[in-house]
Amino acid sequence: MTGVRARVRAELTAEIKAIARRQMAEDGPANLNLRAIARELGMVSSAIYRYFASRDDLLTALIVDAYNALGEAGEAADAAVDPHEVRARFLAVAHAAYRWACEKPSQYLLLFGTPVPGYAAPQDTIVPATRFTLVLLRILDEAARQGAVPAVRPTVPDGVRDDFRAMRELTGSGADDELMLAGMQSWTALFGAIGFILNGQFRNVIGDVDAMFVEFARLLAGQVFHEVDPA
Amino acid sequence: MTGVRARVRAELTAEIKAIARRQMAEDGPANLNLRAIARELGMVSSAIYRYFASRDDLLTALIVDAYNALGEAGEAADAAVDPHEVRARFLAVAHAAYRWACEKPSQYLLLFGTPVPGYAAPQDTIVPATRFTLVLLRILDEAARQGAVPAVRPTVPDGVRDDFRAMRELTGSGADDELMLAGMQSWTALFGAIGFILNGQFRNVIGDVDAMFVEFARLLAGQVFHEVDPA
DNA sequence: TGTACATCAGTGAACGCGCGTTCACTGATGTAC
DNA sequence: TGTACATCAGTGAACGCGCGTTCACTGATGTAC
Repeated sequence: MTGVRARVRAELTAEIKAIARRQMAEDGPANLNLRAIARELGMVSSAIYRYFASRDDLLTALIVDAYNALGEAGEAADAAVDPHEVRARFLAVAHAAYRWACEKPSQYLLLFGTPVPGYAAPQDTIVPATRFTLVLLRILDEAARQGAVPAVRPTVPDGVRDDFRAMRELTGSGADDELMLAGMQSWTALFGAIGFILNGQFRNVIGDVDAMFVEFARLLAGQVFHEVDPA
Repeated sequence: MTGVRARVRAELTAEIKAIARRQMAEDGPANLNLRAIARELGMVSSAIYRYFASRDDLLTALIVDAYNALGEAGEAADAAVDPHEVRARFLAVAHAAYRWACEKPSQYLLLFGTPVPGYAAPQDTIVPATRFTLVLLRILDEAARQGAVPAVRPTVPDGVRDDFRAMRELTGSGADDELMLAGMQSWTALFGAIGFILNGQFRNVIGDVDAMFVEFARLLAGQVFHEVDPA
């Protein structure tokens, strides 16, 4: 039975992360607190170091988990829609992000909020970080195949053209520069809106922020995929 | 000379805020630190309490100042453009916000980043907070007068219609619901983009973020003020 | 113009609190022969 | 199958640090007569 200790270890590791998530939900991501976690586990604070080498290590694990959860939510939402319906796919993915963010605001802010002071994200976070974005890129790809044109045609600056070329090579995307820029803009607007809603920026201004987000997403979909001819 | 003590007091109050801003620029807005400020002033930490009743009071003063500075930057940029040229006005204001944010990232994040944990903004911040937004609303107003129509026509949810009506009454704006919603979306997208750029969300993805922002702003202007007939 | 009093800025010590991390240790669980 | 040894989880005490805030105080600056 080589697995007993290993299984207990895995369970405790998961429990530490779960408690950390719960505490972040109460005090904000910046207030991740090893001693408080240990207290809640009924352990002495130094015991945490058997599971994570440092506070930053735990933070990294939480960030990676969050990126993966968001990415998975996006992938699942995308997979549930007819692959040719690019607008529907965009909306499904946008709402999946919004729903996930509303359910787990602290985890969303851990990824897209003000960076935790003193924390520098290591390499391990890069791949999971792109997971959600890749879903959007695949939708852009299909849209390009259908000859989609943004409602307002952007002029893509030269420097950005190079960046887009690199992204295309990395991801195998076939979207042209204009669609890429419009898509990137929509991505930013989407996450900007989610962040503002979570941070209460619309408090005392807009009552039904959910309804507003729905309309924001529709606007964005219309702007990116203005002319589309599904096969 | 009743004013000597008062003037010294005003100067020291300003100096405290200046040091606080400088330290926030280094350690992030959440790490505002009364003792460090006192140390830098060569005072004992309790002396700060002659000028601000608490850490939260100092934070509030900084937030109010920042909102006013951003608002002023927006107003100045708007005033420098022909009032009938709504697109040019929008672009001028957008770039003013971007420039201000790049020059004072910590102050921008103080306003639009993740809220400082444990801090609740008091009433005093409400009026300054709307100052920049009012500039955008006045542009929308002029655009409405010129019969502007968004590139993608939004459907405005009922609940949001009520909120817009209240905003119109408060601000005397004459923009219709569709324009309001498109404007609000552009506002969110603008600030979302700025926040993401400041937080380094595009690091290793886009090299020339300045150029990208310029194009984002143009896209947004085109989306909100699609059909405009200047008088 | 001079004096008595009130106001106020700044001091220094203390309170109570909590954090991340290290280290030598004990005792239980696993492994190899 | 049993025993000797190695691995590992968790302990408890300590280090070094820093924070916001309170309070009784001193001494200088302003005010009123």
